[in-house]
Amino acid sequence: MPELPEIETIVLALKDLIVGRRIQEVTWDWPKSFPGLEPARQALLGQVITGVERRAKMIFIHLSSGDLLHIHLKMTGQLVYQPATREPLKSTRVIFQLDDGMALFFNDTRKFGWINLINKEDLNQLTSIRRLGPEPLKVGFTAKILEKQLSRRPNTSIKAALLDQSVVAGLGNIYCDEALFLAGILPDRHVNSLSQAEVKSLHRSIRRVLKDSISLGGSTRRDYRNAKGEIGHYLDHAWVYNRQGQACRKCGQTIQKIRVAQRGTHFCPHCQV
DNA sequence: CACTTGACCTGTCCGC
DNA sequence: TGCGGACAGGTCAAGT
Repeated sequence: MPELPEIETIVLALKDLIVGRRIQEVTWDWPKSFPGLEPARQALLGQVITGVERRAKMIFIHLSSGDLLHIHLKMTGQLVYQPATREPLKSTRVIFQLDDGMALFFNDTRKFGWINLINKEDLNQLTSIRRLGPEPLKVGFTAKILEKQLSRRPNTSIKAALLDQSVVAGLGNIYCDEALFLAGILPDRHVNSLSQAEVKSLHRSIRRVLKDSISLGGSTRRDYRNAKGEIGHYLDHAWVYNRQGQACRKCGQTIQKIRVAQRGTHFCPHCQV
């Protein structure tokens, strides 16, 4: 599901909803969703949640012990704060009971997502985190930085490069297509064919689509829900994603769908060159 | 090293 | 209705 705007939406809400709450119980039905939960359970019970953060597409829930829950929702994961009495879904993998009568439900139909309990000190050692590229919405993320990051993948398609989390952190299939449309760049162009002006335009477009999506609560194609279980509305306004066969919102030409970097890829053959 | 291809899973949709 | 195949917000390990 979730790319940067969806994770950001979840995290912003969870900060209000669960910080200060104490974890009273943890139950689960699919061990791979929380490897090592059996031993971790004792370390979790009684812990107070002290903060919630996002990095790339990952969620960190800080605990009073100094440990933290490291969460990746992958394609279909949800993290929903609901009354503890709510019936679990068929896809519910882990439930954290909190001290306010509510619970955090980790739902994940496809079981790709995961939760790990890790010590704060060990976090930055993880290669999956150390290799992450810059956060595109931070002030330090300039067109120059994007150009430098892209130069590490000169000979691949711009789409494959943008999907690479070590180039830019947080973009996924939806927002790559959207940003490339706004920048007027065809997704299968090779990185080393881009002009400096195109990279600059791409930089602006990436920031714009991410901000626009956050303001609309992210994208729900099927599974995505925010922390209150609600859908996001960006796809009602999307430029190209999932709009194959429909008219381009800028020029009226028919949006096309092809495969680039093994992913469904949407573009306008007139607006993008 | 740079890049591409399977694997991890379940559910839905489309064509026959 | 049923069945096979393609496809779906992601990321690794293993290939070439």
